This record gives sequence, structure tokens and C-alpha cells, in this order.
Amino acid sequence: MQVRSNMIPFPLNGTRQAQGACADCGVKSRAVCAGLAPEETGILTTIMSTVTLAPNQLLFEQGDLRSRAYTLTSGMLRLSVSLPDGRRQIAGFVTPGDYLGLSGEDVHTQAAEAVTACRLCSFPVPEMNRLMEQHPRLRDRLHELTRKALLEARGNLLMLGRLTPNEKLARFLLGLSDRAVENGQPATPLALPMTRTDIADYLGLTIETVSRSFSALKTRGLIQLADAHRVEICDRPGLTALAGLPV
Amino acid sequence: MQVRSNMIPFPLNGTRQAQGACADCGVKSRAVCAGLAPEETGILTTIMSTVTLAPNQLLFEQGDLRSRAYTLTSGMLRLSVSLPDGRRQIAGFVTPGDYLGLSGEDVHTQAAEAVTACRLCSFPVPEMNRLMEQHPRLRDRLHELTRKALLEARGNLLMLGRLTPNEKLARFLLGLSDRAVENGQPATPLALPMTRTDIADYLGLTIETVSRSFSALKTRGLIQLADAHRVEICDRPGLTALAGLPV
DNA sequence: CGTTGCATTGAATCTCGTCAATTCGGGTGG
DNA sequence: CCACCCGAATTGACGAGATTCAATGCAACG
Repeated sequence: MQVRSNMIPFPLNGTRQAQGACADCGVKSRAVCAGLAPEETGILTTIMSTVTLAPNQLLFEQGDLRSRAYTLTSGMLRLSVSLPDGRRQIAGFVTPGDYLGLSGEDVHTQAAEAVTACRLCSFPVPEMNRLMEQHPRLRDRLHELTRKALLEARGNLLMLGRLTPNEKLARFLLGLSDRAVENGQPATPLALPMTRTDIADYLGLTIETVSRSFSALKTRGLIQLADAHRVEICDRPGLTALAGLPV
Repeated sequence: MQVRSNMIPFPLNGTRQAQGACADCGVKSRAVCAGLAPEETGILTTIMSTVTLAPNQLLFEQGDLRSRAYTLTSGMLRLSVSLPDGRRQIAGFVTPGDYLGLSGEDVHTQAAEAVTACRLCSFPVPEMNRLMEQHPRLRDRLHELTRKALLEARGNLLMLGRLTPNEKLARFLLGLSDRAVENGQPATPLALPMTRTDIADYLGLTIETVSRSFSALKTRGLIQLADAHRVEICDRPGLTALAGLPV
């Protein structure tokens, strides 16, 4: 059983404000927006507002009514499912451009919390649904993102069920690195904004095992740790092989 | 490391034949077809053919080109991902009404094999895509099924990462039971057509641990085994509590 | 009636989780 | 500026629990 970091309920530090500037948005090529024709780029603006979150702040909780959908524009979130006794599984880390609300349920089945300070675009669900009907490209884009999310979730099943701790960590680091590249950051050194507890809950391990796995990868010369939250990937092919991934 | 059952490559026992009878189909209320208006029910027939599979027969393999989509009408399939060294994770068991091809990739990322004798409707992917464009309801229905699949996959993450073997087995049995009910069968006794190896690869365990968990649930009076493939659920609330699921 | 494949059970092993101590780094206040 | 404190991460020792290895049981089939 592990102690969770103090959760800050949503409206405490959150701010919402109308904002019309999609033009200079850094994630528009990867986000939902990417599906829209040039003349449509503005349609989301009409129903959109902006949210900011402080680290560890809760965006929504398991069981909350889902009234809004979101696109993360900066920062990182974690999506998690918890059992009554406190065991927690992190279903994924949300990086800029990702959309929250793909599974489309009425009530949230997972919680979303900020890992780092976050900035999001927020859309009311009913309006979003209306826009989807009116704009086929938006609808198709969301469908496409849902399919990708399904592929990713299924890939994680193999990881959780059949990989060893070292293999899990290798895969985790490579996945984060790929996402960093997608977001225009270098593949290495890699920032690990989340805590060891988060990583453990993502990989289905304990923080101690995660820490030992970091040490194991270091010993094998695959990575180096500047500090606990900054990894240098020294041997990417080696890491890839360990992770059991295709070259 | 575990030995796999002998795989039979696809065209060996498979048969394909044109068939026009959706009218008396037993799964049309749960399958893709459920999204179609009465006058549209026939549209799929025009591009459809029928496939039958013998137990353990391979429908497609990881890496195969995805040329067809399917709806299972009877029997059971397993979807699995394997590592080069033979470790395998079963992503899910496919029951009647389920659709194969939701994630929409060009190349299959998982294998599909028959657990029992199966009967499927088969659709060429290009024609299916064309139909989706022409029939919004079909498209929406597939989107809806994709969302459900995403929810299920995410639920399985918690199971694989954080549940104990007994809890995993309890959840597995309850899930199967629920699906049996959806397909018009009694909630108990429950048929387990798959092998212990399949169950182990689904739950991220070994066959021995699966077997011991069955024994543990028996000892606690939660279930009874007529034989290895037929379970009587004696204490559903008890099982539900053990699985950590809401009542 | 022997063979074969699968499931169960037992015993030994080992990995990972638990508990506990130590280190490290960042922030605060004197 | 430094001492102190606190939370997080690392490391070590130990033990529980799952895997591995091995033996037995059981049912289907030729």
C-alpha cells in the first residue's frame, strides 16, 4: 500500500478564461485540430475555454460526471484507476496534443491529475458532440485518435502481463522518448516529470523495484541518471532489444 | 516458457461462401449491424462472405496484412500478442457479436485464433470503408464499438497491473458470465472453452497459478468445477467482492 | 488398453514486494 | 549563507508469493 501525494480538488487553483488564439498553438498539428480543414480551424474556438492546473491538481475524479472534453496543450497529466484499498493503476500519461474524452462515457472511469503545471483547451461535451455531427473531419479525427488509443492500451497489456521489471522500464523510457521527439524535444536527455510512485503505478511494480530497475539499466550502460528526473539514453538499440521491441 | 497448441494456418480448413441471410442472424442486435436502420440491414450482405474456423485454427497472424474485417457470429476467438521468445499475452476473448478490426491498422498487431469452432461474417476492408462513408450509422456504430473496446482494454490494465491471481480469476469469470448473459445464455453454469494456458496468458499468470486459484475459489465456496471447462458460480456477491468490483 | 494432452498438486527456487535505514536535493527559516 | 527539515529516491535485508520443475491424475482417442 502506498501513500498518494496530496490531491488538490479542481476549482481551487484552476482558472477558466475565454481565449481565441488557436493560430499560434504549438500542438495543433497533433491534436484533434489536425483533422480540420483550414477554414474549420476556428470552429472549436467558439466553444472553447482554457484551463490551467498546478502540479498534482485534480482535473476530474473517477465517478465524476463527464461534462467537458479536453486537449492538453502543455504539461503532463496522469490518468489513473484506483481500487478502494488504494491500489492504483496509471492507464497512461497524457502529453501535449492528446485528447481527453475519447472513450466517451457519461461518467469518468478514471481520474486525471496534473503531473506538471498544465494548460488545456476545454470543450463542453454537448457542444462537442454537436460539432462532431456538423464537421465530419472532426468526427473522423476523434475516431482515429480513439483507434490509436486502443492500440496503445492493447500494447500495454502485453507489457503489464508478460514483461519483467527491467523490460517494462526500458519500454517505458523508449515510449516517453518517442513522444518527446513527436513534441519537438530531443530524444535524450529525457525529462521524467513524474515520481517513482507514478512510474511504479504505470508499470505495475513498486517504487523500490522501479528504483532497482533504474540501477540495473545504469549498470548495463543503457542509461545514465543526471538526477532522478533526467535520464540520458546511452544505448538506444540495447534498450530497444531489452524492451523486446522491433528495431 | 510454455508450449503453444499446434496452429493450423488459415486456408486449410476455412471455407468462404456467399451467404445472404442476415435476417435470421442471432447476433444482429449486438453486432455492428445493430447500428443500421431496418432498410439498411441488407447493405452489408452485398460485400459479405462467411468463414468457418476449426478449433485452434488461425484467422490471421501478427504482421499479416489486414485485408478483411469480421463479425463473429458463433464460437469464440482469442486475440493475442506474442514476443519472439514465446511469451504471449491474450488481449481478449472474442464472443459472438464482437467485431474484429476496430483498431483499423494496416497490418495486424495481434493474432486471432479460434478457441472453439467459429462462424464469422467477413468484409473486405476497402468496401467496408466505402460503406462507412456512405452510411453514417454504420460508421457511428463502429466508433461506438471502438470506444467500448478502449474502455475494456483500460479496465484490463488495472487487472493485469494490480490484482492478485485470485482477484484476476474472479474478475475473469464474472466478465465471461456477463457476456454469456448478453448472448442469451445462463449466468451459471459457465462454459470455459479455452485452456488453462489461454486463461494464464490472459491474466498474466502461469497455468499452475491459474489452477491453484481455481482451487482457492473452490475452497472458499465461491465456485464449483463440474469439470475443468464448466464452472458453477455459487456465490456471485462473494466473487464480485473478491474481484474488487462494484456491487 | 496404452498413448497423449491437459489439468492438478506438491516441492524447491527465485523474483519481487515489504520493511527499514540511509542518502539526496530542494525549500525554509534563522 | 548555512543549518535544518521534509519528501522522495536509493539501497539493503528479509520474507511472502508466484514461478519453475517434477510427479500424478484424468479424460479422450486411436
